[in-house]
Amino acid sequence: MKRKSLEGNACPVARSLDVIGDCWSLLIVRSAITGTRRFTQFQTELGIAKNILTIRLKALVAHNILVPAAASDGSAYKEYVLTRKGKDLFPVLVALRQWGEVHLFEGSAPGLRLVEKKTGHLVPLTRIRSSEGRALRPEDTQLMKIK
Amino acid sequence: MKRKSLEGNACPVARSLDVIGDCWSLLIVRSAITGTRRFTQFQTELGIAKNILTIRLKALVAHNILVPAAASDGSAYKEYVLTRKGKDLFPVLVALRQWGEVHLFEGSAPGLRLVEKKTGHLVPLTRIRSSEGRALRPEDTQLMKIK
DNA sequence: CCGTATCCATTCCGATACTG
DNA sequence: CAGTATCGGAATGGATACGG
Repeated sequence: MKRKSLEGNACPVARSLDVIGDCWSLLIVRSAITGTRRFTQFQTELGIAKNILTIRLKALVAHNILVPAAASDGSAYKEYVLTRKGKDLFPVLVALRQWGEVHLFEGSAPGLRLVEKKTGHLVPLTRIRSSEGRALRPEDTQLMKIK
Repeated sequence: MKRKSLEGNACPVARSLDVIGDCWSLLIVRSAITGTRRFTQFQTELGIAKNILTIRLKALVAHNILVPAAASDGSAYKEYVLTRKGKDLFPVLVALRQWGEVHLFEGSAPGLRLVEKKTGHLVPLTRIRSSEGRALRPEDTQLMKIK
């Protein structure tokens, strides 16, 4: 039977996962955020098969996360650049990165760290914080019905 | 051919996606964060098939994101409670929720909003901010090699 | 260099029926 | 209530060959 679409789901989390909930989409966005723009660049960086990459890129373009553009160096090929919607996925990637660094590296440290350009902080990672500056935790929030 | 495992990948984002990069895992964690603990509760809330739920719960337990515990009400059944590792996925869910609310609801507003318990802020959503209090954006950061 | 087209294996997911 | 067992369909992903 057909896989259930979460597109019309009331939960924003479900809808998001419906769009970028597969293995490759977020990794492609991550590469794009760090400057990758060309097909082969994505392909070699991620080690993804070309046909899969084609499909994923098309889906991301269809969802308006990437936009095809003329090559900046004058060559005849396309480039893929992030839209605002695509850039807005950045916090998701930061959150995933943090979680992975804290919980998925037993002993072996990751080779890259994300630092704030402005401050250049040497802290392991820019931390996601609530408006008070404390780390955001489940206990800080509650789910309220609005009307 | 076998799906490529990202388990040993150097990128924390890739490793995270390898663990919780499927459709259901994060939705189960989201339910768990809002208080769901029982098998059938998960099943009816999410509309997931029981066999799939079984598989996903087992995987989450294997990854130490959930832990089986004796039922709190004295009944003979198990409950699934979040570990610290599981709770730490909260920022990921908040980020996904925010992105979904901003970009995936054309006209139709979501029925729930997340507010800070302490302040009870009526703002649309607790926003993810960098340490300066501004919304975190790609331009605020850079990737640095450490050694 | 940038894809597209096939082919194939694996995995995922849903429905249903069944057990204690 | 909490699963397990089985089935089939669909989607995913990889390898490779091919064309602009």
